[in-house]
Amino acid sequence: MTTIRDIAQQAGVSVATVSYVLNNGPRPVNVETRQRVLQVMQDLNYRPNPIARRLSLQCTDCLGLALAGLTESNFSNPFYLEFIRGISYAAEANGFNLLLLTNHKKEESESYFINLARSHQMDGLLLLGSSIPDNVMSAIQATGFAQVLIARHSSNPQIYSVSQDYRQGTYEATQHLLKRGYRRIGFLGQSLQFSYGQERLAGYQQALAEFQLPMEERLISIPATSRDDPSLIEIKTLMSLSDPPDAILTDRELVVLSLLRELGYRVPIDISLVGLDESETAGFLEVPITTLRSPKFEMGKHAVELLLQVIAGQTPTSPVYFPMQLIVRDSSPFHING
Amino acid sequence: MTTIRDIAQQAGVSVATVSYVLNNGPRPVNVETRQRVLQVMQDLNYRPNPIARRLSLQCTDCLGLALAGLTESNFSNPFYLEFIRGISYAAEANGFNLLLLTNHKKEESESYFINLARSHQMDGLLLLGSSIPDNVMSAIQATGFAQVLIARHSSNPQIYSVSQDYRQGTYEATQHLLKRGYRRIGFLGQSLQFSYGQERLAGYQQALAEFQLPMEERLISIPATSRDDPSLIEIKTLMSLSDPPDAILTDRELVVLSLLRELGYRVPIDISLVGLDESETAGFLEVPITTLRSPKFEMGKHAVELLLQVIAGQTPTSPVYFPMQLIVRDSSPFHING
DNA sequence: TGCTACAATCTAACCGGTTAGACAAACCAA
DNA sequence: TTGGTTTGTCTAACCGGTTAGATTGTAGCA
Repeated sequence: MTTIRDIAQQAGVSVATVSYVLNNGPRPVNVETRQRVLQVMQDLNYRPNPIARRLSLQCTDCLGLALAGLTESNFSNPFYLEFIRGISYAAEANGFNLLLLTNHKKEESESYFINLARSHQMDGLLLLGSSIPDNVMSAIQATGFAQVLIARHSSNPQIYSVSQDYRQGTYEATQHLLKRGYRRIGFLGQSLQFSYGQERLAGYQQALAEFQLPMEERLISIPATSRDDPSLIEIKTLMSLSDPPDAILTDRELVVLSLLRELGYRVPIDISLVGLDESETAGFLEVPITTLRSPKFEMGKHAVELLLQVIAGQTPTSPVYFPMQLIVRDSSPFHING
Repeated sequence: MTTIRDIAQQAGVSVATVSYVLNNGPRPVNVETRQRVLQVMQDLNYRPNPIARRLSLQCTDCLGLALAGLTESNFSNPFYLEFIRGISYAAEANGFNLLLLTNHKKEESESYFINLARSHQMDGLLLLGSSIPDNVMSAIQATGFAQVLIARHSSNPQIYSVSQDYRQGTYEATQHLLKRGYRRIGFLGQSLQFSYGQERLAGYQQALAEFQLPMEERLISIPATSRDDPSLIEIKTLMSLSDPPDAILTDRELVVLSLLRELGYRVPIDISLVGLDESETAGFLEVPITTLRSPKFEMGKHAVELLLQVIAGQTPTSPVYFPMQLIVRDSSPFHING
């Protein structure tokens, strides 16, 4: 391996000079000397060793991207891919490497992230995926390690986070249905354990309130803990009410669509459907689904920029909300009686 | 930061002894001494610095995961996510970190990977995504750097690769249609530039040959270069033949399905459809699509294990083919006249 | 001419680990 | 008792960069 000392010897200078050439500073180097050193570097096909550099500078040029609660179902969710694309884009643009952190062994998850933060391997941590417990994040925060939570907010307001505006989005989705004449809107939500569950419910409620409608518990189906997919029973219960919903809001549009079909309900003839998180295929379906879209690429980018600010010792504003956009398609036409 | 020297001082031993305790060797340490050292480590909340370790050992414990040709369309393809999951699983299991390498600036792609290989940042490279030119891989190979190509094979047989058996899969998909009575099977393929394009066509041809059927050029639509999505015109051309296909094979099942619908063809009433690469939603559709499935998680795992063998200086067998499985669903019923 | 200021460069320590070689003490066999 | 082996530990060099402080040479100015 060619080292800085080889270069120094070949060029007849000291290692310090070579280093100054490499970094364009912090001391000036004579133009001729610089040329000679550069020439030798090229001749010997020299590549500086980033590991040595990191040890010396005590910085890693690395950001950790943690995908927590990595199960088959939620990792394969293409939901995350656009975030990752934005994150990797911004990391690259800022000269940072991205360390993909996964934790397939669930048992260790408590200490896993705290150990990571202490492991001197990266300058900051991006937390993507919702299942990281708030107390773990608070523990990391307490060590002074830079971290940014993506796609949801923490109950601890000190924790930096970038998320889509679930409340505003769900509000607009609900409003859209109300404006189109729907009055019994079923809500298949996530547990209230995490922020997005609460925010969505709040948006739903806000829109109903504007139309002077009460929240009907029977129309709301929310699991106690984090859910996998809505079940057939859940839908069946909802649809067999004496006055069943005329439209459904759900963040699992594809699953709910297929369950409704299984039960013999046609969308949008028998019931309308609005998604709360656009899946890649929502527009390709036989009945393209009206759904919310969030700027995931931009959010990933922004999260990296936020993290870099935190690493630099600044205190940027947080939490950050990105507005969601309602894409109106065929699954939510004007209500027949509307 | 607590270092090994702090520990040594506190415990009243030398740094060497501390290091031996850390690594359980290579020299024996007295039981009492070990206890004392461990106690001090715990008291001072010591974490060894992996960067220093790497510099000293000249190894990185890092694998690079390169997602090449990173465009919006192909990165968001959930196709890759299961691979990544398998890769990260195996990397974690073997104690390796995963560096996510992306190259958003296309201009640099030529030299980008070669520079990576020389950058001393990782012990090996996993190449996921098809657009890495063969000559770039050969150049990396020439430097002796360990690399494994995933999801396709290279024209250079020396390059290690793990891929699904596109030929066998397409053969079985075609055979399935033939057995069900279809005789005019349209083939919407990829360019022959990369191995999977050729392998799929070979499988298609093999199945036709077994049924004594010729390859009809008019039924085959293959772009000259790597394609985005099949176009409306392509489908229109195919369907307006004097004797149009009664079934279509395609690796872009969702797009083709929606294009067919747009043109007024009902699947499977007017035409049958078989996918060559399962998309996540193939089973959720109104008419669930018969499609090929590949064990992506397993393939990702295997690719890591292969790479680790290469890094260890072994010469494992390659290329590796994983069989594809045909999932028969509703889009390819028995042919009416079959 | 003498003094200061600055540019250019070098020497050597440092980052935090690993480990070969030296050394002392304990143990064992002859 | 002697010589050889084993065990446990220490010293110091090393990995490949960065950089503070010392040193030298030269230009600028009174």
